[in-house]
Amino acid sequence: MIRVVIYEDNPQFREGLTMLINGSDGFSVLASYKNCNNVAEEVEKWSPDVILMDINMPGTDGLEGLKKIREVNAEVKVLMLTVFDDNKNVFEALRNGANGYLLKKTPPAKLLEYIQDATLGGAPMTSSIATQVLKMFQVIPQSKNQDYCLSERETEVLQLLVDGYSYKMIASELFIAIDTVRSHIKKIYEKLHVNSKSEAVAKAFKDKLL
Amino acid sequence: MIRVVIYEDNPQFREGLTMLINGSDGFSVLASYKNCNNVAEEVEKWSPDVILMDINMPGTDGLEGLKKIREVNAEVKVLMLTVFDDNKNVFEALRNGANGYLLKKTPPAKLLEYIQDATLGGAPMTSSIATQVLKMFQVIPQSKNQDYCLSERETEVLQLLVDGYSYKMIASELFIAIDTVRSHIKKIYEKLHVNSKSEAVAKAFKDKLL
DNA sequence: GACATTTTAACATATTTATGTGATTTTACC
DNA sequence: GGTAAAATCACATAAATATGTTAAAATGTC
Repeated sequence: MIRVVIYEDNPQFREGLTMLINGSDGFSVLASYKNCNNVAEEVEKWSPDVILMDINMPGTDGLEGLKKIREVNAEVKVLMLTVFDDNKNVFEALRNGANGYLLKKTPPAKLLEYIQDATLGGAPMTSSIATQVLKMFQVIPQSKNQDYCLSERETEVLQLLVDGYSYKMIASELFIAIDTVRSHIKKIYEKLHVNSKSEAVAKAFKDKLL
Repeated sequence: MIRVVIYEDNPQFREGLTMLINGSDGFSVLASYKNCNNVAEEVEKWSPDVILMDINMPGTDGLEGLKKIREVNAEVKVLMLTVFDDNKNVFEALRNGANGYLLKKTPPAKLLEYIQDATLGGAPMTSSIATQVLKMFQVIPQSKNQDYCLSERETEVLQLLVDGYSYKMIASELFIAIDTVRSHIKKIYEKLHVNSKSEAVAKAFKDKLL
């Protein structure tokens, strides 16, 4: 028996969900609430298998609710419900430990399937949500790993610069003379087209050189 | 009619897939290949709606194949097929523009559904794949936006430091005396607990202060 | 062995940065 | 009107950095 708690402000949708789930073999709704104001205690009280969580609710919204749940319970599966596949919220929810992300227009049969998926360790999401997720992947790490052809030693020195070392400290760290450090750094500046330590550090971060 | 091309080295699975798809209303297999060695030409020749792409193949593997496809065609939907939900490959494939990621053990009915999903702009993935994806999200960007309470002016100065400005340049940029710049920077260092320009710049990046 | 690249190092010097101490003015808030 | 925080500026000095020139080993490649 999969035990479910629902958070959803719209009374009709809340009732509809409850009837759907209670009317299905192997599913049971323990409770349903119209906001997340007391979500921590409620989750502790019922310790459900799955929580269906609307994103847009008055008072404490779904994202806040999710965070509160994760503070007290890392196990319960939380499926976010939303009307639109809104990029920003999807990202925030997934980062905060949501187990899945569904559109409200998901057909009832699918919805039950998704809930079961979640209890089995899956991360159900509608394919339009998945599209959002994929787009984020393609945007984030465009590692235009421009190659400046830093030598091994130069990379090492740059790393130490980034870590806040002075020339003197680098020299003693690498067991070389400070003038050698200067040499390396001069070369690094040439290769990176910069002319100060902080610019080199900034470039190292921007271009993900390390 | 959804027109499909298949890349899969295992003859049995390739035949099985072909029969399944050809035997279903609204689907048709244009061609199937056992490797990606000539994927670019083949895709141009057939211009299918969907490509089913095995990950593990001798010769050019699925990831390489995907890259080659995306060099010549951004439109065709590519669904990756894999035996295991192997973290690393999932990430690489999604970054390189795969439209979905399916396990080979996906039931036939689901598979057809997923193919259709893809043509409609969705990004189908099995829930166990989605789990992998979600885990990646939770690891990557834990922006512990620590607040150092930098004033507006201080933030401005820090931004210029990050952009590689010297004290003199900052002074002239902000129309203030260089000694004032020093004052601000001293305060910034206190607040960030650093004592050099490059450390401040590094911290600005690490803590995403700007 | 000849060649290129990398790593090492020294010397000199101008500029920039870090740090200290102190002070005045502006701004916002109770 | 008093107070606190922020922003402004000055003077001084030690330390660190940037830049130039030059060159000897070490390393790897053809």
